Order: sequence, then C-alpha cells, then structure tokens
Amino acid sequence: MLPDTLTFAPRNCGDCPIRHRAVCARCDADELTKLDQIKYYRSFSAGQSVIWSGDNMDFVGSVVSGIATLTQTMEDGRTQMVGLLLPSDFVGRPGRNQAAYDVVAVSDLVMCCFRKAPFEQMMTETPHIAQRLLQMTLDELDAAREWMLVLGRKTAREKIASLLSIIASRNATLEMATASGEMVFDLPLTREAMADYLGLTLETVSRQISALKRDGVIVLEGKRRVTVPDFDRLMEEAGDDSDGGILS
Amino acid sequence: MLPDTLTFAPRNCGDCPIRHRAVCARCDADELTKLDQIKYYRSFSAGQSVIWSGDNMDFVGSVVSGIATLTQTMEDGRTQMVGLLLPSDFVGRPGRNQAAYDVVAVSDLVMCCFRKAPFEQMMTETPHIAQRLLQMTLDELDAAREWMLVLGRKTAREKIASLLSIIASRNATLEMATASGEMVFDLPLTREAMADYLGLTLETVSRQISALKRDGVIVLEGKRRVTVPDFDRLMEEAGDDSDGGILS
DNA sequence: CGCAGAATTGATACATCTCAAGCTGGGTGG
DNA sequence: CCACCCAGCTTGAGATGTATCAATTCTGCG
Repeated sequence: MLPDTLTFAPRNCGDCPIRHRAVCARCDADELTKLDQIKYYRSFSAGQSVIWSGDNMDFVGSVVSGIATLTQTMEDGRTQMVGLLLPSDFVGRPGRNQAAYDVVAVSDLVMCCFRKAPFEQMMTETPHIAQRLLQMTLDELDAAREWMLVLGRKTAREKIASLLSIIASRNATLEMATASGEMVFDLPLTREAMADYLGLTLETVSRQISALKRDGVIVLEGKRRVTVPDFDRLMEEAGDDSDGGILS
Repeated sequence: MLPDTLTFAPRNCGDCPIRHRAVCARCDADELTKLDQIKYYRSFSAGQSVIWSGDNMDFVGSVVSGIATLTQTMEDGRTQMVGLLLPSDFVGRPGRNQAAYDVVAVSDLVMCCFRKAPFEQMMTETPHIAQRLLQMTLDELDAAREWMLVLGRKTAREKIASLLSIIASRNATLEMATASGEMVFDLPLTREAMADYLGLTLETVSRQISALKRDGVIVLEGKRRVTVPDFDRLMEEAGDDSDGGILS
C-alpha cells in the first residue's frame, strides 16, 4: 500500500504542525521561506525502514507525524533502541555522511526532509537553525542520560513504569491535559519494541505489565490502551522523585 | 591539601593543552583574546565534588587536566554514571541555571571556567563557539547511545571489555600510539566507579576483571596498570565489530 | 473460518546480586 | 622499624531476578 499520508503534507511551513517545536522553531519569516524552497516530504508506512546503519545518508529531516525508532544492533542480533522519534524530532547529523543507527517507522510516518548540502549551508548562514539544533541536541542528551539510569540501575518493574510515565507525560504535554488525575493513552510500541527500549525480553515486559495491572497501577483496555488512575503512584513505581526532574 | 595544580594553569589560551579540542577549538585569534579575558581556572583535588545535582550553577567550563565523572543518584542511593569527563570535555549547559548531575573530580582536576552570562553572550556573538559546542554535543550523544547498548544488552564480561577498550583507545589517541599491538595504560577509575559506569556491582567488576586476566585478554600489574597484548581480542570480547565504529 | 502476528503464562536455567570473609598495599603513629 | 589500620580489592556461597524455552491464548484480518 502506497502511503496516501502525502495528502496530509502541509503546503507551506506556516501551516506546519511542528512549526514551533522542530529545528525551524526559531526561524523568522525570511528564513522559513528559504527552508520552504528546499524542503520535501517523505512518507513511510508502519514497519518500513527509513535508513539502515552504515547507509549513505544524503538528507536530514524532522518527523512531522507518526513515530520512528533509532536502534543499534550487535553482530549476533541483540538490539537496543537508543531513541524514540516523535513529531518535531530531528533525524540525521550535519557533517556526517553515513547513518549511525537503524531508523524504522513504527507507525505511518511523514518526514520533512532537506538535502544535506543545502541544509548545512543554511546552518552556517542562519544561526537560528544552529541554535535550535544545539538546544534540541542538549535535550536529547539529557534524555539519553536519563535512560542510562533506567537501563543500568532500575528493575524490570521500574523500567516499565518509567516508560509508561514518559509516554503518559508526553501525551499530557501534547494534549495540554493536566498531569495529575486520570490519564489515558495508547501504547505506540509493541511488547518487543518496549523490550528493545528497556533492555529486557518481551516476556519480561509482558509479565511486568500484567503485574502492574494486577496491582492496580494501570488499567488495560485491549493490549494497547492504557489508563493510569494515579500518576504519582506510577512515578513511585518508576523509582522517580514525585517532584519531577530539573527543567530548564 | 590545597591544590598546587594552579601553577599548572597556562597563562593564555595559546599555550593551552586543550586549545584544539575544547569548545574554543574553532576560535580565531580575536575570539580567543575575548575568551582569555573572561576565563578563570578552578582546581579540585581527587575526590572533591565540583557541583551537586540541583545546585545553582553560574558557570560553564572545560576540563583542562584530570578526570571527572557525571553521575545520577536515585532516592535509595543507587547511582549510575552518565558521563566520564576527560581533558577538553565541556561541563554545564548554556541556558540552564541548575546542575542536572553530580560532578565529581576523580583525579586532581583543573577546569577552565566562564561565568555563564558572558559565555552565553559570546555564544550569540561568535558562531564558532556555538558550532563547536554543537559538534561536541553530537559526539557526546553518540557516546551516550553507544553506552545505552552496553548497559542494556551486554553481559558483564562484555561490559568490562567495552570499558577497557574505550579507555585503551582513548589513551592511544592522546599518545598518538598505534591502535594495534600492545597497549599499556592506567585505569583512572576504582572498581566501584567502573561498576557505576557499567550498571554492575563492584564485586562483579572485580570477578570479570579477574576472569579476563585469567584468560589472557589483559595483564595486570598491581590493581591499576593494565596491559592489552591484543587489542582485536579485547574488541571481540567487548562484542564489537573489529572494524570499529562509524567515524565522521 | 482459519491463519499469523502479538501477547500471555509456565517451568526451568543461569547470570548477576547480596552478604560475608579475607586479602593487599600504602600510610601513620607509637 | 614495626604494628596497625583502612580503603580498595578479591573471592566464596547462596539468593534472586531475569532470560530462555515452550505451550497456549488472544486479536485482527483476508
């Protein structure tokens, strides 16, 4: 099935749903016009690969809609997810020609792409882009370090609770909902993808989700729809302080 | 003992040992002069804390000499190292006022610091600094993602081998030595610090080091001095491709 | 309907943690 | 100079959490 999601693509940057969070967030009207001229959209259907580690990569881009994963694979097949790409997240590294990770579309995906050369050129000319990219990269680094704590020191139950609380609070941000009280959302990942994210097996993921359900920390409706009756309780299960992390 | 390492401090940036790798690497003579005027040195002796997570942080800086660690701690005391800071590495985040991690000097340490406000000012004025900081942050992000694979999917033995190979190759870079053939270096970390880095207990670290020694992968002289007779062998034990990672 | 991918659940194996005892080497005070 | 001490490290034995292997069950879909 060829993606008809292309019809979704905004005609110009002003209408773009990620206009104020993506790498172009700080650009002014002039700069946006330039970007508008060199951008192009690419669509991927769920399960499709965007790029393989080691492949030549002549573009960079932003996720406009949908979800993708960044994973590393060892020779014997063990895999670790190292990034979860949501709308507005940036893919690719200026100054590098080869992809360092596998990028796979988890859901249907639309990306806003730029060929690398013109983009790098624009980066040197318009500091706003480089500034925003630096800020986004620093945020990603913080997220990666948070995950290092999860991977290195948390139990399986805490890992699951951590992942759920991240997905939950991200949804809360997107939907402007209140962060306390009941929260409902859909899991964007399969059990196996969660396992790859958390450094677990899919069986352990399944068991711990069942345990959290049994203990009333979450309520499941089908396999994917999750209700969190008490977010603070979930945070406790994740081993985090209830007062949240340090925000800029 | 008050650090006499201050005597080490270079008078001006031109003489600085990290001149070509730190955040100032791309600065021209003019820019360097400006930095020269606002920089100041701080020294720490081994074991001393540079800053605590949550503390107000009114400076940023580079490690000039020595080694420091970046760690996260959970309420119940579990700790995970999330960064190992070597000469030229950058500490602090422009645009943030509070430290997100504990920073501790592992050896005697000299840092080249800038008060945050003037540094941020310079960042907006001199793109060379922001460009270099972006590059360094992207490198750190790659390193963090590499560590996520280590933490999430590698066995204790592979974790130790990974850490040793990283320290070994870093030393090789510094000393311009050949990357194959025999390598000798000192471990900069205690067993406990290695455990915090790898998400293990110090007992497991000790056992795995003993095992690698028994199997001839490494030779120990005392507790700290390590000889690697065959670097490719070490890489195999680490579970990495022998052909190295993707370099820009 | 029946198939295939996704998820659950069970039984067992095993890697790492935990608790505990001893070792080593360098520094200190008597 | 020696005895002591202490942090860092090693090693052992047993406990435990997660992986592994295997059998069902669910769910959506052609």
